[in-house]
Amino acid sequence: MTHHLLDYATRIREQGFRLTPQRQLILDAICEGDQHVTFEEICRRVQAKSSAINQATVYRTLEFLSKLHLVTTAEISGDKVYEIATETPHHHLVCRSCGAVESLADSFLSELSARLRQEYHFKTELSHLVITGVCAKCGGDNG
Amino acid sequence: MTHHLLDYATRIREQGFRLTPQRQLILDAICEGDQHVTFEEICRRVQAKSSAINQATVYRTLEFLSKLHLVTTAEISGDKVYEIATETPHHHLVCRSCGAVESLADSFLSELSARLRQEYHFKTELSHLVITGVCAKCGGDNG
DNA sequence: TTCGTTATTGCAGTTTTTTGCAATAAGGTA
DNA sequence: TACCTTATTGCAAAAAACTGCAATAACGAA
Ligand SMILES: [Mn+2]
Ligand SMILES: [Mn+2]
Ligand SMILES: [Zn+2]
Ligand SMILES: [Zn+2]
Repeated sequence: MTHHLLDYATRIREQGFRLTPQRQLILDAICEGDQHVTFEEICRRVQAKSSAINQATVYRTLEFLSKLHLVTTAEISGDKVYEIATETPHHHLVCRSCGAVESLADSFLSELSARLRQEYHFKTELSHLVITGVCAKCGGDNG
Repeated sequence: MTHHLLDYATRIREQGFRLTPQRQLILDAICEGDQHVTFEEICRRVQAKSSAINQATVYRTLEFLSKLHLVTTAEISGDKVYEIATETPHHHLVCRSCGAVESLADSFLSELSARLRQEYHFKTELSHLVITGVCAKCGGDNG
């Protein structure tokens, strides 16, 4: 279990929203997945537990959870994926050649953030950035 | 005119593909737009010149031009936008609060790139990155 | 615990995006 | 120039994503 139901309940309710069984199931479905989960996977998991949840609800819930920053999303090699948002954000290196997805600590972007703040007075909110390129293994060729 | 037809013709043909009137019109449509153009805008412009171009063709062409790196794309505040790819890439700062879109020189990312290459042997191919945050104007509040 | 307000869901479209396939035409070759 | 190969288009149908609205149910207040 990657998420703590109580926290979520609180964070949802203190904004005037409601914690429904559908939302719980969808949160669970995202947690159970291996890091990044697609819409189809979420639907599959949700329906396995409670068959009668409408897809429209899943679409709306994912958008809702994203807006509340309880879930983070990204497009990785053409697929839109979802993931439970953790305390400290992380990012990814994605290889254009072999598709490998590596994680990158948020600290890697702090210099960039600092500079943007200094030079542009722009306060970055970098969460779940996807950086494409060619990984070590795919190295010299194919580039 | 932001693009040079001859260059495009060459770059398309030397990969074994064909330069069709549809592709020319779509390239023109993207050029005529003000930097970032949406799918609807492209369709509107294209159809103004030659009414009978199928939307499926526009979808397929945009994907085609992206793959050839003749066109670059990004999702800015929920809208997918297209733009002619230039010699040197650029990126954007997008304000979550007021929606302002500012351009960012590629050089801002060279330190990050260098570090990823050193520490991960990962060769970044950063083109048209979108960095969200809060702009100078929107500053302290709303954050 | 009961009630009332209103956020949320399910349903049934509607719109957007993708896809298969036959017809067309780009562009290399003779 | 005429012809051939096959990349590309248009069409129609399918799949995916989004919406409006009436019915439902979460949850704070009494
Ligand atoms: Mn992730
Ligand atoms: Mn741009
Ligand atoms: Zn790789
Ligand atoms: Zn702003």
